[in-house]
Amino acid sequence: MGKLPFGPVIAASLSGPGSSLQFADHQRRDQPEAGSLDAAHFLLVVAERAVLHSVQRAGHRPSRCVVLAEQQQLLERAGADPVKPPAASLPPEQIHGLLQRIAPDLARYGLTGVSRLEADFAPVLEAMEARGLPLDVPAWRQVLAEAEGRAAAARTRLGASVGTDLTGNPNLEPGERGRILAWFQAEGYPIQSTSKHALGGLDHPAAKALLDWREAAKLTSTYEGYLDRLAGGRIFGRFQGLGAASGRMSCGHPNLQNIPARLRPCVRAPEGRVLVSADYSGCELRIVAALSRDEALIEALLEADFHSAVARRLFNQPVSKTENPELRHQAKGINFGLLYGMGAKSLGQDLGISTSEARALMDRYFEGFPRLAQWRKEALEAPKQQGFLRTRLGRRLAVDRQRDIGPLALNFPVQGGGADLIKRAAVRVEQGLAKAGLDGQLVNMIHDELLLEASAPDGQAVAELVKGEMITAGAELFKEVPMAVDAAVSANWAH
DNA sequence: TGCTGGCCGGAC
DNA sequence: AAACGTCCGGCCAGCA
Repeated sequence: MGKLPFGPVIAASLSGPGSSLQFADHQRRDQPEAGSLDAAHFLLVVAERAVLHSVQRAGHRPSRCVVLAEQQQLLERAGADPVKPPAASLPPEQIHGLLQRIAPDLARYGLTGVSRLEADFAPVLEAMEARGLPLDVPAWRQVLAEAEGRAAAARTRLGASVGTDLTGNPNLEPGERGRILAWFQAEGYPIQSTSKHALGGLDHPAAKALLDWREAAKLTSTYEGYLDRLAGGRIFGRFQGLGAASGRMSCGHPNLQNIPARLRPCVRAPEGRVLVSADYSGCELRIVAALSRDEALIEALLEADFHSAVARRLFNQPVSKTENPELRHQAKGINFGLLYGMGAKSLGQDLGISTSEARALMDRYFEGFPRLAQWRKEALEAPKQQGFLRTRLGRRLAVDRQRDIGPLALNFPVQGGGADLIKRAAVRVEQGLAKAGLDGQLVNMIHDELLLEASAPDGQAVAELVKGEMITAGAELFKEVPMAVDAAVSANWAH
């Protein structure tokens, strides 16, 4: 496993003496640069230097500001000489020292908890990034080769359906969205887009061929390139600890967080080692339940099949995966929509029912979970007064009071809370493994899942430790609802 | 040629 | 009253 050229960096670039800034929160890129930032009285906490610069260009001089620059960002910013690290690295203790110096400000803004978390998490993430993900290259190639075959076959079928030119190519190339849309409309199909949803509703061989082609071509076009980035059989992504406005991480070059299910089994531990995958089951729903303290919701979450339990409460009928499954399906639709601040219109489209039916369903749902309904009301009101959103830990996101932020106000505390949770869990796992002396290391994180590589003999113990720490992290942050974790030990990344 | 925005789809 | 969240990346189309 390679070593990165330098460690976690605290970039403290501020004008004036005594300006030391470090760490944490996130400013949305699409936020207005001025207006929401009241310079003198605002502790500016940014993820990227670029944001800070734009703020300064706008004439703001925050008295305190904090930037957590990750090493890859710094490499990119170094521009002409990307090898030379632009700043000295700081060990974790010094991060905490810096945090202590600005502790009064952090406390004043209620940022003590997140700042600690992000500071603890930064070195964990960096170590993970440096390890990379072990790939079974022949298996990966094999999946792509099969996809290539499917793409070619689908293209042939498309040609058979829409006709071919002199060279045998389809008259309608699968990438031409505009022409595809026009072609189907001319055929009398009233579609508005060429999305999977629209095309999937069509009973036409050309539509089927197009969808098959797209699915297969996506695999080959996107994931062939991963093999060019291999080093020692491992693939290295660049993680941004605060990549998303919600506080979630992001990953790119390449993205290791959206590897499709059919390629995940090709992520494989080297000989003599195993992969340990552990994911929270339904963690965002549990967070909603914890935040709202809705007894009925909590009760349903304690049952074996949550969606069925909700459906039984909604419809007063026996429901399981086999009995009245359509009711379970409806309950599941609302349960997820809930997390995104979905409206009746979208829910109806999702479930294939009318908007008014969907509205009635939602009304009934909130009657069954009254404290949940109350929490939503409060969640929608708070940012209008305060101008920002918060997670329970204190992570905050500035919002524009003028704009309608409905769905965001409902989603941020949940998605952001999930980010707090997994980061806390990762820190606990790292500490727990060190203390137990087990051979296990984080190699990937995907929002509610931890992926570790371990020695084969330690695999089972690592899995149990990880599961325990994830549950404990849940108890720390969301004590109202126990978290559930599924953990598995396997040679490859499988679910 | 390179950039950008829109569309589309993978993950959660 | 109404409100579908967060990313990354590939391809196409339009523009300079």
